[in-house]
Amino acid sequence: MTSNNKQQRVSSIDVARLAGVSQSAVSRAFTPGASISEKKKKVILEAAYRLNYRPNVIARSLVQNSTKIIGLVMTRFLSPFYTTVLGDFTRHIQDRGYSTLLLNIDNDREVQDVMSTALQYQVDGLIITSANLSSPMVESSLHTKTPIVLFNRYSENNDLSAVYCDGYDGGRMVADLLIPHHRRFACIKGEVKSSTSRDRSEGFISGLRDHGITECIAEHAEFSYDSGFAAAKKILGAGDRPDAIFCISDLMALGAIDAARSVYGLQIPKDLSIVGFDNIPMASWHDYNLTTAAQPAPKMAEATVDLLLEAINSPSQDTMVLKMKTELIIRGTTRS
Amino acid sequence: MTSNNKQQRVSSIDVARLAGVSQSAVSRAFTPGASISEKKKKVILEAAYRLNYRPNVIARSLVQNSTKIIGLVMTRFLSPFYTTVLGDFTRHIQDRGYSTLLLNIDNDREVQDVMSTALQYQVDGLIITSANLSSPMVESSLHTKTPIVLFNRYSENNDLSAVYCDGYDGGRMVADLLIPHHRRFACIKGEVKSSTSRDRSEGFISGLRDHGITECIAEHAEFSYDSGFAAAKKILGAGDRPDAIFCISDLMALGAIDAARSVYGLQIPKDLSIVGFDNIPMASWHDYNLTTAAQPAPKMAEATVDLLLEAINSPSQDTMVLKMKTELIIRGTTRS
DNA sequence: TATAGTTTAGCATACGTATGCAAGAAGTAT
DNA sequence: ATACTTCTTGCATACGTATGCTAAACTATA
Repeated sequence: MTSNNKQQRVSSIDVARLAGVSQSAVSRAFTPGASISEKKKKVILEAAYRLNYRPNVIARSLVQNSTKIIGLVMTRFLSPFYTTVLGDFTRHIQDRGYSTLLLNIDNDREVQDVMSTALQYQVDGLIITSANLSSPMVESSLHTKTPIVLFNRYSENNDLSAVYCDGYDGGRMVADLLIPHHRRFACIKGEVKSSTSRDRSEGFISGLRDHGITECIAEHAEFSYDSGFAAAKKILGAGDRPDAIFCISDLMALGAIDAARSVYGLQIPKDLSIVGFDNIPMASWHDYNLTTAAQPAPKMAEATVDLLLEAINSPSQDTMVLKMKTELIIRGTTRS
Repeated sequence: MTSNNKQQRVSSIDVARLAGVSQSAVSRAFTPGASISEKKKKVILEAAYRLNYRPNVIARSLVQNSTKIIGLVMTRFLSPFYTTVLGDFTRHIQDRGYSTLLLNIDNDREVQDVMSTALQYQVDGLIITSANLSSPMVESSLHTKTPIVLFNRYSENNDLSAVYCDGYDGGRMVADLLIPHHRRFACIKGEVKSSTSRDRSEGFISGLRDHGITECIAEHAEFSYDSGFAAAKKILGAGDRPDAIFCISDLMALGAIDAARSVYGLQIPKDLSIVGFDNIPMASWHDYNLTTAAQPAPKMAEATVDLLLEAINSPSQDTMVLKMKTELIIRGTTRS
């Protein structure tokens, strides 16, 4: 009554009729390794071709109790880091014979809601990217029978599988890099409730402290160019300018560079060093040439998919947490 | 035998048993507007809650002959234009009660193959982005019962619904903008078989010709920063430099700007004007401030989804082609 | 040629849901 | 109270496939 789009679909029964065989034979003809003679198989495939028949994966899913669909919960479609990774995810998922159900949680959509959608579609597994796991409601909703792997996030008590990058250590590496040639430091952080942001900035500050530096100008910003621009403008406009700024993400760092250059006419890295985090493509653009703590994004993406498939194919397995190392890429925005 | 991940799923029958009603009653309790008393509905929903029951959308799809899934065929996960649009697509699809099956055709994957996958999953409709429709094999594979809308592409004979932007007209507008203050022109095009690229460059060249300008330096490049950089370097390195370059895409244009500035020390727009196409976020970054022909991406994305849903809900409808206007955004890389 | 062993085919059923139909319950007007 | 209408409810079936089981067909061996 609601939808009148009843297309005349062709089923295995139609093929069976045309080929003069049973429906099961058709099913077996499309099941690799199933028990069927080559001769009959050929006849069936020909009939199928004539009718333009394609097996109905939905019906198959029902009886096999497996949809071969991976749910992918995503945010930040404006962030080059995440969209690059999104490409990797889908590629690997397809390479392994699965398909991707993409769920967007930008614009204040609730993680639980899209997760519920995914579960209703009986996805075989879930990858959750950049969810804000602070709320206990979310945490609890993640404890499903369906395997889940978090990407770029981890659960506080390590009771969920996760693949992420050691932001704390990355922050420390940045501190170690900057300390020898600078005297006054600043840090542009992200939202407070983002663990990613916290780890990175806390690592940086702890690295400074290890060398007796207790003062660090701090500013909060969103994960965007504009926000980084504004934050840097504010920091540099106040008295006693820093000569090194660590930005929690590359996008912010690029904004910071432009603010320093165009608003205050500073030369980088002569007057000011800037370091980012992520290593997005734009970081290596000629006029930026940003020094940054690189996340091994391609490796992380592949590992996430592999971890998930392992969990799918051998349940009752322990949760696995993969913490990857950051690699410092020293380009032209830091003096040495 | 292959998969042993048989989870103990809870079905409507389990809920029915617990609530002491029939399975149909459970189904109706979850169907808005279905014939069921408030009292019984409440009992059922409570039982469902206790069992953590969620309707199985896959099973529903089977009987309703509609999955509420839109297949989204995508490329260029490294292009800000496409990933931004991807975010819009998924958002609108979800807003309208559908879900997104994302299919990646980067890395030489064939459109027909992923389309076949999508059709096996019985998607209610398909959005195809940036497919190379030149080959007749692809063209023919697009003529399915399942509604299809092309995005940023169109079929030569207009027999497929499509939403795209008038690149030809956009190219002409760029020519009109540049002609008054420049004397020698160049154009960095994309792949020859890309209709998007062809339309834009042909529009540009036709615009020049209308003013009696028949010469235009041409160079081919990929839709990337690096490729734009290299092409500009080549153009500017040859004798008789142009004083205006039109790049078929913003990403190329940004590369071209950096090449002009850093390799040849040119000042923009004093020595050289550069115009892009798309209006990606980076085009408005401070140090680029790129003049560009903007595609109305958000509108295009929404229109694509709406068009597709119309086609889904009232089949046997004629194909619809939406050709949108480009808007010239004049920033700082062109003199006036 | 007879027999045991191996493939192959078909029947019947299951997966989890929606829905037409008819019967029953409840309500309304006479 | 009766006849009539409107709501609810459960039964049975359908959606398209996979698969255990049994029977039939074939193959190889003696």
